[in-house]
Amino acid sequence: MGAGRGLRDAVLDRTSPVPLYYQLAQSLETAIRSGRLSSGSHLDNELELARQLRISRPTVRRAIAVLANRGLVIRRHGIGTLVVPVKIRRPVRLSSLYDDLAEAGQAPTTRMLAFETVPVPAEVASSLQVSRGARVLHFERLRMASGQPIALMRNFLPLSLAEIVTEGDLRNTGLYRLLQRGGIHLRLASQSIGARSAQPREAKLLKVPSGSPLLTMRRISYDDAGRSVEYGSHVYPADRYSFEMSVVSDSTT
Amino acid sequence: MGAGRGLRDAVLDRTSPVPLYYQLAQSLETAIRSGRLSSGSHLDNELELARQLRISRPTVRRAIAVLANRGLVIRRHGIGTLVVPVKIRRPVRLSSLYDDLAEAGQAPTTRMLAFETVPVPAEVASSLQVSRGARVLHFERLRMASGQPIALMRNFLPLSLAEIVTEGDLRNTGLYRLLQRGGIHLRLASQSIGARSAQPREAKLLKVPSGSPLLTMRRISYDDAGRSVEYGSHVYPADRYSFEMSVVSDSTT
DNA sequence: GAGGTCAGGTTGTCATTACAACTGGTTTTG
DNA sequence: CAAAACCAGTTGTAATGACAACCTGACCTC
Repeated sequence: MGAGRGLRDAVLDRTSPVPLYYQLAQSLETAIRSGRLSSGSHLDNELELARQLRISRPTVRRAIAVLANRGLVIRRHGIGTLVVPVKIRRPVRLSSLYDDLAEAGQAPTTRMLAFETVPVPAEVASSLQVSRGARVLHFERLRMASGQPIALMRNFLPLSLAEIVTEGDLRNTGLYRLLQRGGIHLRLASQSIGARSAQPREAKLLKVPSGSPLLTMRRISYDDAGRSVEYGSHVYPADRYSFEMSVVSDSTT
Repeated sequence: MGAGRGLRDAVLDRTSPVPLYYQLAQSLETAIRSGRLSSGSHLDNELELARQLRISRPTVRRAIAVLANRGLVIRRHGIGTLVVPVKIRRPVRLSSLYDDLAEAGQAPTTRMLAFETVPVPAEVASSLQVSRGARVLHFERLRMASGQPIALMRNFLPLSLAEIVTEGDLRNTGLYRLLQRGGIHLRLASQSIGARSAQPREAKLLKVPSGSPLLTMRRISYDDAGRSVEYGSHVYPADRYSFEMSVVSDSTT
C-alpha cells in the first residue's frame, strides 16, 4: 500500500543550503511523528519515492538511512521499509538537561554553588587531557524544574574555555548551548551511568532523605577536533529522574 | 600525513559475501584499535584510499561512515578524517549481559528463580502488544559473575516464543543468544535506566543491605518485523554495575 | 607586519546506472 | 495435494562522474 501520499506536498527546496536528503528525512520524520504515516505501514518503495520527488534513489536511501539510524523505521530486505510501531522514540541525545527541560515547558532555573579555578583533580586530569598540576575551570550547579531540585551538576573545563563559559551566562542557560554559541561543536561523549546513596550534603541540596538512591552520570565530551571539552559528574534524585534511550543494532547504511 | 600504510595488506575479498564497505570498515577498525592507526592521525583521504584499494569513493565513504557512527573517527569538512583520540569507545550494544560477561572472561552463571506462564500484567500488556488477559511466558533469573550476584532479571515474552526459549537453555546461555539462534533478529530496543532502593527480597538475593541503591533497567525489544519480543525489568547492585555508553551527535552519512 | 586573497586539497552532495540478494506469493510439477 | 520452481517486487551493493562547500597555508597587498 502506498503510504506516501502526504509527501508530494513536502516540496523539496533545491535552492536551500539544507541537503535534499536531510530535507526529506525531516519531512518524513514529521510525517511519522504526526501520525500521517501510521505505525507499521509501509513507506512507498525507494524508486517510487524518487520518482515522486524527482530525486535520485541514492538520495532517497540516504534520507531513509537517517531515519533508520534513529530507530524510526525498519528496513527489510526484499520487503520494504516499515514505520516502527507505537511510540518508542527516545534518543539519548547529545543535549543539555536545560534544553530538554525547556523544551518540555518546565522552565528550568539554575543555582550556582561554585565557580572558580582549581588545580585539576587526578581523575579529571587524564580525562580532560591536561597535565597534572594545571588549573581548570570548575563549577557546581543545582538545576531546578517546577521549583524542585532535579540535578546536582559538577563540571570541569579547560581554562581555555573560560572566556566562553562565564558565571553569568551559566545562570541563564545550559552549558551545551553556551559552548555551541562559543563555536565549540560537540561531536562525541562517553558516559557512565550508575547509582549510589545520597551523601548528607547532596541529600540536603536535592531535598531527599539522606542515604536515598541517586542516579549518577559521569560524562566526558569531545568536540569536532577531538579535544576534550568537558568533564561532568552529575547526580539526580532517582524518584524524579531516569534516562530514556533507544538502542538500534547496527544497520550501517 | 599518510597513515594508511597498514591497509594495503588488508586485502579486500571480492568473492566474499561480506560487503566491501564492511570489510574495509572492519579492517580500519582493527587498525585503529590495535594502534596501527594512531590517535589523532589523519586517515588517507578518500580518493587515495579508493585508489589504493581499487574500489570506488562511495564505497570508501560508506566504510568511513560506519566508523564515524561508532565514534571511532571524526570527519571534518575540508580537513580530512581523524582517528578519535584516547580510548573512549564503548557502544551501548544491543547485546546480552551474559555475552558481555563471557567476553570479559567472567564465566557467568545463571540461577533460575521462576519459569512459568502467567496472565500478562497490565503494564507489560501494552508494551508487548498482547491483549489483556492473555498469558505470557515469565521467568526470573539471578545472574552471577565470579561467584557474586550481579543482576536480578525478570522477563516477559509472548507465548509464541516458548518453543525457542526453554528453561534448560536459559541456564546455560543468555536470552539474546537464544533468540538469535531461534531466528529472531533483534533490531531495536527502548530502555529506561533509573535507580531505587533495594526491597528486602532483592537485597537478600543480590547480597546487599536492604535499602541500598540499585540500578534499574526496563527494556522493550523489537525484532526485524517490528514485533515486540521481550519485556525486561532488571536490577543491579549499584556498587557492582554501571552502564557505559558513547553518544555521537548526528553525523548522518 | 597585519590583513586580505587565492589556490589546492579535502569532504559533502547528488545523479545515473547496473546488478545482486532476498521475500512472498503464484505457478508448475511430481 | 504437497513440494518445488519460478517470478515480480523490493532493498542491498557498487561504480562513475560531476560539482559544491569548506579549510588551510601561502602569497600578495597595504
